[in-house]
Amino acid sequence: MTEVSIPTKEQPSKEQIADVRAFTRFYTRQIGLLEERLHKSAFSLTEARVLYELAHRNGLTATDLGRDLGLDAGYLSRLLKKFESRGFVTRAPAPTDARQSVLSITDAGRKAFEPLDRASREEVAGLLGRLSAEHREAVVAAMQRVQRLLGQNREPSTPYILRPLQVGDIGWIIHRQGVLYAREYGWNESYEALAAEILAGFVKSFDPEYENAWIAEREGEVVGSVFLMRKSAEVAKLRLLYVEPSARGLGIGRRLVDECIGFARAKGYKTLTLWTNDVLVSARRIYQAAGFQLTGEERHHSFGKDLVGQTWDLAL
Amino acid sequence: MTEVSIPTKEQPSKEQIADVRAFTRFYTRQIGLLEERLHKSAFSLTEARVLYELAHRNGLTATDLGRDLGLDAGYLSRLLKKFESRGFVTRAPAPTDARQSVLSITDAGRKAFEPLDRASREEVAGLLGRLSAEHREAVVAAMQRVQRLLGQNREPSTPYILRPLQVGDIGWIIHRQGVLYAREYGWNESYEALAAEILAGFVKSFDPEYENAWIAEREGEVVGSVFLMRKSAEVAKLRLLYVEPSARGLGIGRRLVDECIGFARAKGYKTLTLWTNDVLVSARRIYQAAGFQLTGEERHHSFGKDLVGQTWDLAL
DNA sequence: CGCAAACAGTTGACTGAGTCAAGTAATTGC
DNA sequence: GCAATTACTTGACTCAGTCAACTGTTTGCG
Repeated sequence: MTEVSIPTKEQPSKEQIADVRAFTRFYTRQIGLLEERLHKSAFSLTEARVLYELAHRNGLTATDLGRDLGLDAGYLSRLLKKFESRGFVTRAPAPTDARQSVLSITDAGRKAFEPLDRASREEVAGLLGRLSAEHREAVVAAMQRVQRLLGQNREPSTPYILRPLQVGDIGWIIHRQGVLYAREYGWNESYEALAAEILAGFVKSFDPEYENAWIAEREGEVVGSVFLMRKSAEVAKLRLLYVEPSARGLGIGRRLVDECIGFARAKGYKTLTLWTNDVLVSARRIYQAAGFQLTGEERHHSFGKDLVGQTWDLAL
Repeated sequence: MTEVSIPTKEQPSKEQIADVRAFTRFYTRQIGLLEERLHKSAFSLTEARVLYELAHRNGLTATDLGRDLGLDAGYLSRLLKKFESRGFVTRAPAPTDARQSVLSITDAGRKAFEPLDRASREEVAGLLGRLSAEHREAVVAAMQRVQRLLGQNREPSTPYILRPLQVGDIGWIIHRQGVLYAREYGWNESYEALAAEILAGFVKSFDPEYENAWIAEREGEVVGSVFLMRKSAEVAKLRLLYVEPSARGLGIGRRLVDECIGFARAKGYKTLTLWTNDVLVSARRIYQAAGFQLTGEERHHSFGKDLVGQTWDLAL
């Protein structure tokens, strides 16, 4: 939550680089500690890594292994030969390419790997066991975050899911909108307060028959949301549409608006209305594309800025 | 934000262990990639680590280095001898223990290390440079989180600081309280809505002359908060006291209440009042210790539970 | 098609990072 | 005051990992 003094758009800051290096040093040591016990076993660290991959993935070739683990081809070749001679691994000619063989681990290989695998699990369990349940959860979540952000598998298999509101969501959305609009448009804390007021009212008077909320979640994180509220029997209001900057470009905003429109139609509303500000350009594009018409504009001073408020309506 | 299906209080779950191991494998590879270029330099990885430590810390002995980097004493001894013969390092007899020497890096050592250091920085800059500014910030924050939680330096130098309200705080506090009380006491989303309503009102009608908020922050994270609101010229109300489970036991709750009391006295209030529920045991202890008296109790059904509300007053 | 370039994997020849055990001198603990 | 421990050194070794040269196969392109 610390705000960087000089927001660097393009280049990583010195502090960020230093922090990452500090983490790398730290984790290098951590890995060293975790492996200390293991390298007394029958397998070297690299052998263990290779066995692990073979045990957990199918249809691997030597090239795959070398690429994914960063190993020298020659070294790997010998290593596999040793495994084959001990009966831990078998090679089958690859159907498509006669140069390659498909590797698979044998039962004997799994059996030989098991103690090592268990030792590794115990080692990690010991590390985590020292922490409270709270901290343990937090560590795992943070690791996943690092891995996901740094990982090359940039596109998750499911780009996002929509789900109903849960406890914790409205606070999170208030927080993120507050921070985001402060950063992007310089709005002050009164916007955050407005979001809090709207959402408090939404939950308090929530009518599941005529109202709804959609939360976009991506890999366990909230990345967008929208709320549909009943204004009258004929008019529904779309409120607080937002998409995380990191999740933009996936069509989440459009999808959220479409869900609102579909729900409003199904519930028999005649009009879907919304209020926004002209500075929110990307949101406006979504509204326009969805068929909303601008029906009113007015200048106002809110959130510490001079703004132009806009009302958009969609006939359902 | 994913809720664990079966909350394990004592032992790390299989999933957590698997996740940590996955991360370790991932980062092992990552470190390998970062070092690929470096090991073409004049120094081995271990030599670089030793030089790094020497360049950034003072008064190190060989034992310190061996312990912190996990190196064999014999290997380290030879390594230092080599550095000494090249004029990168000097040894001075340790004042307290004639067996030890205090190591220090020379200017020549720094100079020899510099290209390596720069290459490492560039490598990391390259890694981070592929990310958007958003993602970059998130990665660094998550790494720091892992390091802090896993690091042995359990106690930060400043256990916590108090600061005024910032944009983003109220949403964050609503979120955390919602999640926390749902988890600990099974309260439903209406508590979160109540918190949102209270805080929206606080910000909207905030009178800095007679009202205040204190946020407890620890290593850049919000770990507690309290709000003081004006009820009348003579009565102030303390609201929404909370401390993160991970930061309990540091006296943060007590400190927040004390700040409220001091502020209320300074502003000439005659009474400080608050409303709580009897299930919030640790909060009650703080109020009692601070001299609050229980002045009323009533049963109510709120937040999906049968509760006993309590009013506590303190004469100022 | 045909041929050069690239690729998958193998093998030989190294090297140097890291280990292990035994030893010295100083310090600590009882 | 003496045994146990600690800080460091040294000798002897090994094995993980590198590099380059080679075989057979596939790909790309005129």
